[in-house]
Amino acid sequence: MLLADAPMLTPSPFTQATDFVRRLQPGGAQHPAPRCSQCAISPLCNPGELNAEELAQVDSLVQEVRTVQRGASLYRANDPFHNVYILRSGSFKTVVMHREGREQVTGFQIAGEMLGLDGIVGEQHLCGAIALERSTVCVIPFELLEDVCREIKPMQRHLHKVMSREIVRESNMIMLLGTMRAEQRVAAFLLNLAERYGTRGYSATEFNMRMTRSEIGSYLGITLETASRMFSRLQQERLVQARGKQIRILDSGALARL
Amino acid sequence: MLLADAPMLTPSPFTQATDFVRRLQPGGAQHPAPRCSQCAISPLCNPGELNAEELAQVDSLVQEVRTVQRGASLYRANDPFHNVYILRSGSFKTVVMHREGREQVTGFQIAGEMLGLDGIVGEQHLCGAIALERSTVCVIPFELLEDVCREIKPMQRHLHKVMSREIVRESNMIMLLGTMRAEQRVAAFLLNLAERYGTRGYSATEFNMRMTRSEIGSYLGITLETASRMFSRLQQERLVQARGKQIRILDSGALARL
DNA sequence: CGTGAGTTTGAAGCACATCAAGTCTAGTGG
DNA sequence: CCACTAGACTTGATGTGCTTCAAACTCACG
Repeated sequence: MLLADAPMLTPSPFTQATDFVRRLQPGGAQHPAPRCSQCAISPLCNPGELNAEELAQVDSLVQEVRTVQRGASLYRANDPFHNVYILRSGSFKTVVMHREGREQVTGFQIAGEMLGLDGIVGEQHLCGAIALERSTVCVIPFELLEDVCREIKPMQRHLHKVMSREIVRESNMIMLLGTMRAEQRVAAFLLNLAERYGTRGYSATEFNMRMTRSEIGSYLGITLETASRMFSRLQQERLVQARGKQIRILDSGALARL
Repeated sequence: MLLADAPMLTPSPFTQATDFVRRLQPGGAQHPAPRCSQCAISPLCNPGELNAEELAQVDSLVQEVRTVQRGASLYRANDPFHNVYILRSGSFKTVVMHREGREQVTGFQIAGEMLGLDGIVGEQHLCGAIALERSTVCVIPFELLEDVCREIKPMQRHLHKVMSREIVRESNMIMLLGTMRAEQRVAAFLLNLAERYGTRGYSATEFNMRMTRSEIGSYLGITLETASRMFSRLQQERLVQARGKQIRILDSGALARL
């Protein structure tokens, strides 16, 4: 009931993200590639120091914008690797299959983030990417991206930063799983989401998570029940307001200090 | 006592690795850069499909071969990022500092593996790299490496594979920390070490670990006591012989099936 | 307004952490 | 070369945070 009398002041990032693709046909899987220069999330996926000619080259990278329905796979484990993807709108989870069919969530991705980098080494994907809501992605053939990176130095550096960022993100995750207790994990998870929303121009204090408790638990290495209990406890401690998937962060300082 | 009557048949990989650098001056920090084409671990760090001219370019990348004494840092967290390093001989751990000075091990590296990729995004290192024994590394200025990767396509692809491999390694680690019990973690750790030694031409069944139980525990997200107990348990189950840091794998199939 | 997936909450059990000896080992100096 | 010592390792006893199992509740959606 806490959030009922305290309605969301800012629209959820994901609502906005959905608006973003409204012009795209509902069921259509493919669309003509739009210009990066006209794309709202371009600052997130371009180096940002390119001249007109270079920009045109970058535009040519995006062969296709694909819509992925909620629950559908962008790619599956063991699929051959050809493309990387940049998330234009919506959100994904990446999962690996455990023995006995149980799935482990290895990451959540939101607008501006890149998917598919795990496929480069073995020339096939090692995890699957599943849309948490109707989402759109730019499809970028990796060979083409490499060609452009050999031509345009800032683009090369940019790709390396994206890959390095992924390495850093994962080592933070290793840190979290190796050293934190359940309550700290959930707090860190919320702060991380908040920060990523913040850099995308959404509210960093109020948002609507698209993932279930079970997916959060899997990601954080705890059970869904423990995840749920930690949300309740953080709420009791007045650090967040949580009503299902609606989250409001009340004291990010205290969350970080846990 | 088990290993007393069953002496190591193959020399430990680390012993060999030490022999490898015997020609280098003991205390000397720097040496003239040797040719990659004459380096024993070249197949591990080169694409392997280069002509003579390209090989010369690759040779020019290695500005220096540095010796790092046991316990010394190759780089520390927050150091500015300029170089990546390829481990010629010896072994390292990468660590991040927890709050209150406790350190968390995020990885172990052996010959042929690359260090320092975490520094690209923020232009400074986020973890520290500490030698577990006297080790030698090739120092490669990252800007130079990027230049060469814009010139030589196979080299570019190779770098991307190295980075992707690091991403995959870390997601496997996330999987391990998120889903496995202590005994499985230790088993997976041993199998992983064994496989890496195997691809380097060392015995994949007998080796000498350079890391302490405390470092292993930190890496695997368990205490040193639990790590020790799991080594004992695996020994009781006749899956390994473990006497301190000497390890012999008796039943890798059963270890994988845990 | 019923249905089922998602969520919350409680009770009991267990795997691992913590605390505490005691033993072993490698490196050091006599 | 061997005794000495500090760090590394093993093992036991006890405590606890999380999992597991179970049941009830919520809410979106037909």
